[in-house]
Amino acid sequence: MSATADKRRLILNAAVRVFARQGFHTCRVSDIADEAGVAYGLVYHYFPSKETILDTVFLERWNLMLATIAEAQASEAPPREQLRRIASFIVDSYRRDPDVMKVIVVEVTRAANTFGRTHVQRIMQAYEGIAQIVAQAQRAGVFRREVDALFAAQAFYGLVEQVLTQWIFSGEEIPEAEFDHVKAEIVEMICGGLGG
Amino acid sequence: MSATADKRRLILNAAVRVFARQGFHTCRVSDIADEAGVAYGLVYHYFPSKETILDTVFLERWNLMLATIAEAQASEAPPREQLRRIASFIVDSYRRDPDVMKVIVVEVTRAANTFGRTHVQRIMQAYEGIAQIVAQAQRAGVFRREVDALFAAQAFYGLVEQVLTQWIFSGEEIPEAEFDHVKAEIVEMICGGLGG
DNA sequence: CGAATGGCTGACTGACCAGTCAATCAGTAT
DNA sequence: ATACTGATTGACTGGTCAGTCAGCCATTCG
Repeated sequence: MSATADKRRLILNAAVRVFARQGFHTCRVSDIADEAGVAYGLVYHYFPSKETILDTVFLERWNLMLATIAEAQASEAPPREQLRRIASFIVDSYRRDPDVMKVIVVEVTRAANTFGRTHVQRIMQAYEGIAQIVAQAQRAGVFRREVDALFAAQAFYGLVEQVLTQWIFSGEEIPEAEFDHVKAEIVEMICGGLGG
Repeated sequence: MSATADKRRLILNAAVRVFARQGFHTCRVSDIADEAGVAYGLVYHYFPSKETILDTVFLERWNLMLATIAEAQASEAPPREQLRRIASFIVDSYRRDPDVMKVIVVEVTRAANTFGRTHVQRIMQAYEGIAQIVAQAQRAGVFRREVDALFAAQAFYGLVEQVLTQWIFSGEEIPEAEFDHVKAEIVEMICGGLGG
């Protein structure tokens, strides 16, 4: 790993912390430089613009997510297990680095006017991957056919993001046990429903 | 209705359109004035700041939502019907004025660093109201007790917001039939689950 | 009619900040 | 030692924009 790549990473990590703390629109590039302990101009040596930094943060993580979905889908595991793996990836992403997920959820995933717009395609890819898992399970007769597969995927992802949002707004440290508990609860809720 | 109140409303409606189109952070106060066909300074005659306009937009609609949840809860209707009424209110809010809901979802509900932070309390009130409906139904034995009530409320609200987000990002006119269809699908998904 | 009230106007200001760039420094090759 | 390459620095610029304010105009009232 070159020293150059290290510096770039250093700035990227600092940016994540700053974006998470102050928000993309309200932070200054100088805040990122200060947080990284680096001169202002160096940020522009490694990134062409402030926006590009956010794009990079988002894409790095989201591509991992798409890979996870593809893997789950390709596996021979039962549908519930496939969904569990995806929920697990997202929850563990938050566990390992809450700031990255906070930035993605707050600044990209719902930003219909700014970044979200430029990444819709990629965001949709995730829903579609999950929908394919559901559709496959419906064809196999293990999930019931009444619910549209894409709609079910939205329910799944919407629930996961809602849980993250809750954690983000709480501002508190989440107890370790909570993470695994929630993974199970997500799958249970989506597959089992409430009854009635 | 005084002419004064009309002007205030005029500015408020224009602001909603501008926020929805350009986003709060990227629009200028002059854009709002232009959209309303009003002098720049008049905006500050009716509102102390740009932020206050967004706060007002959010609170007006959110208070209606809290009232709807309280009514549903107070009614003697079966739990599924109570949930249907809440989903119905939100979906119809979007049907009648997509821009208002777009602004709320995009600029407030997930804005953990800016507006969301100042309104967490009120946002949470909605989840708690929905959770009470679920808990009541669980006590009555019509919903199963395995799922935590607040978690179920998050699943419900998360799904609804995810559907709105989908509509917002699509940028297209939603066919009338879709609205009622989705209301039913939301309740069906939350109560019935996917099976397996 | 004259004056007072209050909605209304838009040019202006002061602060802020993304992005630039000329200069310096560190490391490596010759 | 000299030259070259690329990382690093931070002062500076150009443009933007929220909010102010001094005054205008329309209506009403004595």
